[in-house]
Order: sequence, then structure tokens, then C-alpha cells
Amino acid sequence: MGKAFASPVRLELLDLLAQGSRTVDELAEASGQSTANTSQHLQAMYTAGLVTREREGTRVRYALAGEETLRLWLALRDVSALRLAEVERAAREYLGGDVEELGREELADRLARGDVVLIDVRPSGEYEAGHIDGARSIPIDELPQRLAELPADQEVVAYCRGPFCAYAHNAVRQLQAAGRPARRLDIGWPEWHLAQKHQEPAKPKRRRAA
Amino acid sequence: MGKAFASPVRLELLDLLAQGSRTVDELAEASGQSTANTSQHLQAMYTAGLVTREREGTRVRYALAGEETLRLWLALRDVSALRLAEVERAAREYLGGDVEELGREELADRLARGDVVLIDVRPSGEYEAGHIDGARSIPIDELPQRLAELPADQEVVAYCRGPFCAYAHNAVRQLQAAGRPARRLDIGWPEWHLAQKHQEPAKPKRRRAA
DNA sequence: CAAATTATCAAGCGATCTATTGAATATCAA
DNA sequence: TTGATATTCAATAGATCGCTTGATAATTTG
Repeated sequence: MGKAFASPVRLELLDLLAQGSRTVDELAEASGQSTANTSQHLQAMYTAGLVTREREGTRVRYALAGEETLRLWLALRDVSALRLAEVERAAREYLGGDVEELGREELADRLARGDVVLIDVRPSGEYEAGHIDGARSIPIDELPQRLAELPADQEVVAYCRGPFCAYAHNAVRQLQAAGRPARRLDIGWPEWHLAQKHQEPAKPKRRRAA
Repeated sequence: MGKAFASPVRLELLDLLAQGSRTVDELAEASGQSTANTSQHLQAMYTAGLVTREREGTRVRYALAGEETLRLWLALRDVSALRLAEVERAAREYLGGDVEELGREELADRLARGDVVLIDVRPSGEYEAGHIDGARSIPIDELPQRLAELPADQEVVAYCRGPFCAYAHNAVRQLQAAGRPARRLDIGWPEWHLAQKHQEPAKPKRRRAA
């Protein structure tokens, strides 16, 4: 399993899978690798127990193997950023200057009060695979054309794949350039998802009448 | 950092360091590797940010780089055991049959009530580097000769390096063979240490009068 | 059944990793 | 300074890894 974390390509695949399951083709496309190479790496991760796979007709869909695996990947990523100055530095440079942020709990409060507009600026496929309750999907590419959709009287909060993804940063900059108050959620969908799961574990599925 | 986890030798070194800091020589001895090889692996982990080092006269002492690093290593170990049947199987075979256990909370209660004898069966150096409050050190090698030290009217609890370390299993078997009630703590010193740290974070160092 | 699509397999070459060996360096003690 | 100890460095050979290429297998569609 340790070896599975030893290749940049595999880490990129893991990071993509953190947003939701994908087929080999989609992963190859998204990571810029050949199909064969992608398949090989996925198989390596499969035998390492990091991902699961399942046939869907002519394609094969891979997914992270459970919540612990996602947690492990995020932990590796965060400890790296914490202990390796060069990772921190690279992240800063890639993301550009800081942008106003808010945390998970504050967002939860604001959502409960309903006085915020939450937008998910990831590609729409990732939104469909799972998103924060109450968010609307506006992929970063479409944001310029869709500014008008956003009510002018509320603050806008944008989120994306995670703290090292540039989408939300870009979105906030665009929104602010357009004169709108906007902030960025300091975590992404996977982190939110994990946190919610653990916060309300006492919510058993209620069985509906048949 | 991912690559640092990709070598069995490095994982063994990490596991040793989880018990406390060590010099290159001690690690080479304990892992059965040459000094040069051990040094190289340690340097790899150093540049990966997993360990810190500090000179002590003619020797160099390495240690895990912070609590997050320990947590990450334990997480990798546990997820491996969880997702890879062969790891589980190997562990079972290595440890032999099950032995009666108790958990962290139960031990904490019993310690508070004072009706249990807790023994640390790791090598004495590891005990000195850090141990559970209230434990006495009886390295597994010395247990046969020192059975008489243990009061006969209390249950004995043994712990060691962790859930994949055989010392505590052996100790419990020896004790039970000698007709004494005994159980094994289901975690080791590193896990206990982390758990305690997080449980009572509201205990600031009180400054003593000079 | 044939064609098309998606994924896996197999072979090969260059790059990287691992452990060994022997030399070099740093620190301490005499 | 010299000698002893502990660690690191440098070079090397063998093993493993990573990506490419082209063929093969599994499934769906016509």
C-alpha cells in the first residue's frame, strides 16, 4: 500500500477519485495519461486496496475504497503541505494571492439561516457525483456568462475540489471584480463530506412506507 | 513523501521510531540493516519530512516529525490491515491465537480505581522513552524470572508496541499458563499516547515556582 | 454474427531505486 | 594531535518501476 502512494500519476488519480468514481477513460482524459498507463496504475492501486472497481457494460468504474482510504489520502496530502516547505510554497504560487475565506462551521450556520448563495464551481460531472446540500452548480468556465443568475443581495460562497484547487480562488476573484461580495470555502467537497458524515452519525436511515 | 512509504525497510524504521527517538546505530541494530543503508533510508525520510534529526556528540538522533506524522503512519498501517486481507492474515498468523483483551477506556477506568497491575513488556529503552502512567517495566525476556514480583490478588494487563506486536500476546500467555488472570491492552504505547494527548488538551503546563 | 468501444495484457527500454562496499567526515577523548 | 566511534558520502551492480507500443479480451450495438 505504501508503494501505491509513490507515483505522482497515481496521486493525481487518487485526487480525482476523491471527487467521485470515474471510468478508466475519464481518468485517462482528466490526468492526461494514455489509457493503458492509466489502467495499469489503477490496477496497482486496486491490488494495494486503495480503490474498488466494477464493470459497467463495456467500461470499468473505479472508486476510492471506502472512507478510510479517502481520509488517508487527505491526511498524506495535508501532512505533506505541513512538513514540506516546498509543497506549501508551490501551492501558494499555484493558487495566487490569498482570497477571503470562511470555514465549514460558519458556512453551515449561514446555510441554516439561508442568507448565503453557495456555488459549486467544479465541472458539472463532479457536482452530480456529490455536492454540498443547497449548492448550485456553476462550473468555473461558465461563471462569466452566468453572473446574472446570482442574486445581488446576498454574499456568494464558492467551493471546489479542495484547498489546493484553484477553481474557487478564481471564482471569488471574478465575483469580486464584478463588484459582488464573495468568499471561498476553505475546504472542498471531499472534506465537507467526511466532516458531515462524522458529525451526524446518529442519523439512521429512516425507512419509508412502501 | 509518498515515496518515503514505499520501502519495507523504511516502514520498519518508522515503526521503531513510533516508540521513541533513536540513533542511527540503534536503528541499524534493531532493523538488522547495515549502518550505511539505515543512514540512507533515514536521510530519505528526512528530506520527505517524516523525521527530524539532531546531533548528539558523535551520534545523530532521529525522531518522528511531530504528532501528525505518527498519526499518518498509524493510519497507513491500519488502513492496510483493514483493506488487504493478506495483511490481516499475516498478522493473525504471526500473533498466534487470540488472547483476552481490554480497551483503552476500560484500562483508564481500572487505573483510576487502582485495581489492576499494568506492565510494559517492551525493551526497557522504549519504556524509558515514554510509557503509560502507572505502568511498570518488565521486558518480555525477563518476565519468566520476574513473575513473583506481581501481586497475586490483582489482574495483570500487558501492553507493548501496538496491535501488531507479539510481546503482549506472549506475556498474557505466559501469565495465564502460570495461573494468573491476565489480559492484553488492544493498543500500544503510541496509540495510547496520541489518544491521551487529544483527550486532555485543556491541560496547560503549569509553571512551577523556581 | 460483425463492428465498435473500452479496458487489459505483454514485451521492451530507459530511468530510478536498493543495498553493498570502501572511503571520507565529524566529534569526542586521551 | 592522534585515535576511536558514529555517521555520511560516492560509486556500483542488480532489481524494480514507468511509460510506450501493439495485440488481445469483454461487452454492447447494428
